[in-house]
Order: sequence, then C-alpha cells, then structure tokens
Amino acid sequence: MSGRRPRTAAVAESGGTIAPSKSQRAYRLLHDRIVDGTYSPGFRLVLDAIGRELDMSVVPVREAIRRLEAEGLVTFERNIGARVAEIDELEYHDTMETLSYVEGAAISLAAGLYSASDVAAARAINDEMRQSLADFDPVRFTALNEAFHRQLTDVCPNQVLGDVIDTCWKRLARLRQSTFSFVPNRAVPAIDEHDAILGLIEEGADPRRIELAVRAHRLATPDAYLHRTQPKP
Amino acid sequence: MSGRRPRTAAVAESGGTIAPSKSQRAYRLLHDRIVDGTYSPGFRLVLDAIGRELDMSVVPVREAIRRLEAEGLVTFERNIGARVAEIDELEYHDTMETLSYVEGAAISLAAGLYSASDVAAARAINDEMRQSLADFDPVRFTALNEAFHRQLTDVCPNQVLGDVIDTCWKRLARLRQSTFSFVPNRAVPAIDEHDAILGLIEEGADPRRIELAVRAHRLATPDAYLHRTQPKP
DNA sequence: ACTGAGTGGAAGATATACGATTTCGTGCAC
DNA sequence: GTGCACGAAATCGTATATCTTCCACTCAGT
Repeated sequence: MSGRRPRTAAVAESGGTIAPSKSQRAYRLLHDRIVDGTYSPGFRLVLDAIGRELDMSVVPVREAIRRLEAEGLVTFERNIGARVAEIDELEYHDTMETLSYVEGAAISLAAGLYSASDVAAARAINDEMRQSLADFDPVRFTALNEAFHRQLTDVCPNQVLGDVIDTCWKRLARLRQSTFSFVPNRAVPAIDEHDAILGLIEEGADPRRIELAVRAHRLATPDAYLHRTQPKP
Repeated sequence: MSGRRPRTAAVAESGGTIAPSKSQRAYRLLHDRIVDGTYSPGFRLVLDAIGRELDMSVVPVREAIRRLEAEGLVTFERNIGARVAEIDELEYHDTMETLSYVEGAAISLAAGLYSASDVAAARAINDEMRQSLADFDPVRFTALNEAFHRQLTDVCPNQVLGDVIDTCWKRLARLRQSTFSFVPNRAVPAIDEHDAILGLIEEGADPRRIELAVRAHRLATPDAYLHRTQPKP
C-alpha cells in the first residue's frame, strides 16, 4: 500500500537482501503495531520491555523511537518516556485539512500524467469499495479508500509532496482502529465523489478544478464527523 | 524567526530553564551548523568526532542524527555513516513547489484572521526588504523574506500545515548560504508581490484568490533558478 | 483526616567496551 | 604497470554498566 516510486526523504530501508539493523527492526515493529492499533494512543512504550521482547538492548530501541517521534507517531518526555501519540479532534481535523490541500495539489499536478490503466486501476478500487460497502465491511472499505487515494497521488512526480502525504496518512493511521475513522454517512457520497474525480481526470479537466474537487472531497469527511459530534456554534 | 505559536508535532525542546539533554544539545548544534552552512551538503558527520567535540559519548549524537535524518537534513547509510544531505535541483524544485501549495493553503486559511497589526508588521518587514535591496545586502534580504512569509503563515491555526511549512523551510535552509539562494532578478518583483498579497488580505479578497497569488509568487522563484554545482569536501 | 518531607524502586540518559563492517593502503604475483 | 589479496585503521552497531531523574508510597506532624 506504499507508494509506487521511491521516496527520497523517507529514511532508506536499506537493501532488501541483507539483514536489517536492529534499530530498523525495532522501528518497523513499533511502527506497525502503532498503525495496526496493537498499541493504541496513550500506550506507554517502555524501552527495556521492548528491547527484551525483540531480544536486543535498549540502544536500538531508543533510536527507533526517536524516528517515530520525529514522524509524530509517538510523543516523548525527557526522563519520563515515550507513549503512542494521542490524536485529538483538533489534530484530526488539522491533518485532514492539510491532506485535503496537499492531495489536491498532488493530483492536480499529476492531472496530465494519468494513463488509461491508472484510471482503470483507481476505478477498480472504487468498485471494490462499493462492494465492501454492500458487504458491510468497514475495515476493508477504509483500506480501499487509502488505496484509491494513493493510486492517484502516487502519479504525482513531486516527491516532497508525496512525503508530506505519507506523513499525514501515518498520523491518521493511528485512529484507523478507533470509532471515528469510519463515518458511515460519508461512505456513499465518497464513492460517488471518487467517480466524479476520475471523470474529471479522464476528460482532461482544468487541473485547478480537479484540485478543488479533491479538496472538497476530503474536507467533507471531518466536517461530517464534527457535525455528528457537535453542531457548530 | 520561528513560529509565534507552539507546534505540536515538532519535537518538544523541553522547558527553558532546565539544562537540555545531551542529545538535544547535539541536535541543536548539528542542526544549526547545517542550516548556517558550516557543514555544507555532503559533509561527513563522524559520530566519534562530534561526540568528542561536544564532550559526550556517541550515544546522544546518534540520536540527534536520527532525528536530523527523519527531517531529511542528513542522509545515513548503514555501516557507512551520516552526511549532510545533498540538495539537488529536483529536490529544490519539489520543495519550492510544495511550499507554494502549502503556503497558499495556510495564508488563505488565515485570510479572515489577520489583525491590522499583523498586516502592519508584514508590511514593515517588506519595507525593510526594499531597504536591504537598496543597501545591496542579499543575506539580509533572504532573512527578511523568510520573516515575511512566516509572519503570514504563522497566523494560520492549522498546526499540521504549519509543521509542513517548517519542514520545507528547513530543507531550503541548507542552501541558504550558497549562491543560488538569492535570485537577483526576482528581488524587485517579489517585494511588489508581497505588497499585492497584503493588499488582497486587507481588502478581504476571496481566500482562493489569495491562495493563488501566494502560490504564483513562490512558484516564480524556482523558475528563475539556475543550477550550479556544489563543492564537495 | 490532611499535608508534606522522606524514601525506594522503576525507567530513562549516558558512558564505556567490544565486535562487526567498510575502506583504503601496501605489497606481491603476473 | 596492473590487479588482486591481505591487513590495518577507521568507523559504525550493539551490549552492558552506571548514574540520574521521576514517581508513588509511606509516615510523621499538624
């Protein structure tokens, strides 16, 4: 589900064949557990315990946590320790808002670069989303949703922008397990908007129009969530 | 020159009074030296040497470098070591392009929030820029330019967006010292465009119009940029 | 009971030590 | 003269050890 092209700024995962370093292993494990919800927000990450579990000393674990810290997945307090970053409503909103802008930018920049197969692949994913909705499978729906968006943003040649998008997704990943990641009344409109976006791409619409469509599409979700929670004053 | 408000995702610098940890000190030193050009791109960062210079062991230095790595300021190869990240023409362009989008987003989101004093402060900075140009002081000009942009983007309440902007600035900081950071034929138009942006803000123009103005303003610079080879140590 | 100083344990921060990997120079064979 | 092999130096990677800091708990004293 990662990008199709290499990312410069993302820290290199080192060559495939050779054994990864212990700090890389620690990073990968912690990252995955945070993303898949094994460690939920607020979970205390005790260096020693993690080191013992992974059969390594605390040093590589510390480095892994430093990296996760820089990515915003964990918070760290001096002499206190690390814990999985909480994500509050405000940060959720800010991240979604940011994503709406950068995805809009990425997809509009890629507007002229989509091949027929790119669009077909995206459309296939969207069809699967429709199916998953019929099957009442919200987990699958959410995963497909990310796949759809990545399918489109990955075509954008601007790698820095791609990294920003990655980071935003990582932040959102933390709450994928939690209740408010799936906003039921957004599911059907989202699928329709996906189709509309693909339509705009296919007909070679003005990139700016595509940008605004993508932006509005994503921005609609946090708005729907906020409205569900509390009517705006 | 940093933001006026605290940044969530940016790693906490810990309270002001107490002594910073060694890894924080190491981070700060390396970061500053990379930004101010003491360590130019490609410079080899040897853990042991840095540790000895800072009178600490390599462990805190390693953690500092991990953080710099995650921020994209240094590259790291297993069993080889760290060096200050090179910035090539493509990355420069991508960063500027990204910045043009996210700054446009931030300023348009802040459009309705600027106080008269905010605008006055920005205008004062722009006037100083005009003066520094008359004095033929490109270093000062570049610093003021960043100050101007921060003055406007810092009003945006979206902290995630603010963090993205910070990261982009940090990347650009690496080449601030080098000759190509200042594009002479962009100086006068830039000042005029700044004024135009302030005018749009003051007259309460449509945020989308402001967004496009900011975007166009920044995008104009990379277009005027000429590639030059960087000396390697 | 309430407050606050004292105290012990848990966990983080850092130093040191040693093993592993890469790099680079040197010398020998061809 | 060229190229390969070997080895030493440099540097990274990790484990272990030690010191510090924080936190929770206890136990006077009021």
